[in-house]
Amino acid sequence: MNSFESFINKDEMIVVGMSGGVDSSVAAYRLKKAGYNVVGIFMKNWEEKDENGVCTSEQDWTDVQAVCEAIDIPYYAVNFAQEYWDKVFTLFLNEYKAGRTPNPDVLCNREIKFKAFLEYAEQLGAKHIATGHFVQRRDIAGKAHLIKGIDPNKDQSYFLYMLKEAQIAKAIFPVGNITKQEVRKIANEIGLPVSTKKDSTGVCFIGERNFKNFLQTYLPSQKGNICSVDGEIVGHHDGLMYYTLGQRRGLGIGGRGDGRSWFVVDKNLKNNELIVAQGEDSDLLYSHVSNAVDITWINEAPMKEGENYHCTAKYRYRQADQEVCISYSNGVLTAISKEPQRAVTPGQSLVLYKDDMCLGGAIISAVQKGTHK
RNA sequence: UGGGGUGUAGCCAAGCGGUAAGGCACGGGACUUUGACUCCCGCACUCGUAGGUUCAAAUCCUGCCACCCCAG
Repeated sequence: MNSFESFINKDEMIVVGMSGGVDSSVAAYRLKKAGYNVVGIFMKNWEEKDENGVCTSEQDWTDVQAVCEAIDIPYYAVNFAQEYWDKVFTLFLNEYKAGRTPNPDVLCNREIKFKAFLEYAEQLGAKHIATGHFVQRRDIAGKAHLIKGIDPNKDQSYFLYMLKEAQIAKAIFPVGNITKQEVRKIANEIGLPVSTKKDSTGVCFIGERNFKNFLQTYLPSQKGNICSVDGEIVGHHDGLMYYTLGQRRGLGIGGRGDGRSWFVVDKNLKNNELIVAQGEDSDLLYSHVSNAVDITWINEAPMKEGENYHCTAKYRYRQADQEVCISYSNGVLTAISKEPQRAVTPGQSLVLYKDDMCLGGAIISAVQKGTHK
């Protein structure tokens, strides 16, 4: 494994994308400590305030300034709100309108952090950017590869699978080879003001929201029926796009049938019906075979069109690696998993791995329900 | 109008004289750079209503009300 120091020259300027959190702060500190010419840049990509009228990016910017003062590096702020809206959020909304469940953060990384931001850094004269992602880079025969973070509990390669080799080659990940615990420890030892700051969650740059309320401000609703698999009307929904497959809460169905919980297993856009099944073990919640499109290989594909390839995959962030057999033809990837997968959802990302290396991934487009292969 | 049955939280539902199980839903929290899932906590000073018996009643008795079923 290369340490991040092997990628760069000491006199080279490195621009660090700083969020105001501990990870990117420690990333900047580690580069600075190693003797590099480090510049911190804070991105503001979302203008809207949250439902409480709070703009969390204000506090984050304040934190970035405090951290940069503490580790003694220059800092700036840039605004990619327009790019974020055009390249990420618009697609995000369109996916929801089409009945799918998109993952905006994988797009954000491809379009904003490792494109708009990268280009901006290059204009400043930097040859590399650095982020606080828990991932590693390994160069093999002159090609950069995306490797999982050392900390198995914090690995974020899932969110970066859409990057191409050229983008990864210009990136440095200073905290990918240490654990979250070590990051906190370092932050604490050097007295960073954000050493105990809670990790941020929610859509990147937008933050934690009541997701249904958030979507309702951007997507018109069309109320309809919630139907059981047998076609019985068991409730009412506020708009198909406000629900996702596998979802349990928010359905308001209680006291029916055998008393167990109900889960979303499908959406019928034509009839504007949300299809639900009772019981967490419903066959319709599971599948072995799924298709995915918009295939991305970080480097070259591991097999030719039509051939089978055995590797592992994650159907969602933080899921343990799942054994799969994949193949692709005419731009459509087919993945057959050894174990049944729960609530595989169109619009979400299927990310592929060979051991610790992220190969790439694709957007789930169709799922063959049921536990029989 | 006779005869029978049932009325316990938003829903389903235990309890059958000793001081209100459980599930679902819902709310809050934890987890989490997507959406979800999961986990934890909370959730009827009160049992249709008005009286009565009793040391003690959701549980027994009586009236009333509501709904359901069978007669007509």
